[in-house]
Amino acid sequence: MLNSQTCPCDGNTLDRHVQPSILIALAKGPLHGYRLAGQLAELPLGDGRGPDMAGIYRTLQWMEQQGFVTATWDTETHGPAKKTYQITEAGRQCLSRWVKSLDHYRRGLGRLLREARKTLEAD
Amino acid sequence: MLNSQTCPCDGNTLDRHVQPSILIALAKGPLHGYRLAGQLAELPLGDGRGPDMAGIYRTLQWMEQQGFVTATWDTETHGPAKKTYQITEAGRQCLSRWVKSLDHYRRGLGRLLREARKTLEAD
DNA sequence: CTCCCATACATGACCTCATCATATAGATAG
DNA sequence: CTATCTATATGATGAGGTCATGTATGGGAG
Repeated sequence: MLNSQTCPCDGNTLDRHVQPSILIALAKGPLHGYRLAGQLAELPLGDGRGPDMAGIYRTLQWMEQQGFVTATWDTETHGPAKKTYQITEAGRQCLSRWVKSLDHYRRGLGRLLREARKTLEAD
Repeated sequence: MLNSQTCPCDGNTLDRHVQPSILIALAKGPLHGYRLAGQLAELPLGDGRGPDMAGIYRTLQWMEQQGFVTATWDTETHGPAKKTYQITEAGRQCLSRWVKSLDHYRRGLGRLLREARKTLEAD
């Protein structure tokens, strides 16, 4: 927001919520990072573009540390080595906390929007 | 997310959207920063606590630069000097763009949440 | 009278989340 | 041979936000 010509009101700085998105994708089945990126692009958030690879890989590493996912190297299948991630029980619990938090947040956003529309109409 | 014991899934890192909140508050009438902070605490987002003063003052300065608000010093009324902000037409337009962006974002969140609940229930 | 506290504005340091740029390397098509 | 897709990874940077601290006014308690 410091030097920007573009105002954040255009929505391009709104969070993509990489972490919960990854957890959702992994809750459906094991995946490696690159494929996961493809899945995330099709998820509702992120306007078809999906979060950056850098963020995905770093988040996966962090989630592995936290015990939310486990990783195994797949050198069998053709192509470069793939690191396949699988969600754990702790990961599922984390996801269900995310659902609570995001739902609460979304309700707040809804109330904020009603407030905004009300004040905008009153002119 | 680097060293944290607390997982962001608890929701304490979700944006408070300082900028649109300020615009909403100012759309109702002129205010100075300190009073504004009080208003923001009562707005839906921010779980009663409201955004930090530092963020508010800096955002106000930035919005003045952008022409979304105008400021006048009030040294008449008792107490320390107050900088009173008033929303401009450009500010109202910015707010209405925020409404569009946030609404879009909120819909995305809704779809994401449905997706998450579906995958969580399917176990 | 002095000290504390509420009011009021402001800035430096820092954290989190995300993206951009770049590096590596295996496999495959032209 | 080289361009491209697949696949993982890291350094630099930016945006948005909080914490800590510094300034100053003015009223009330002791």
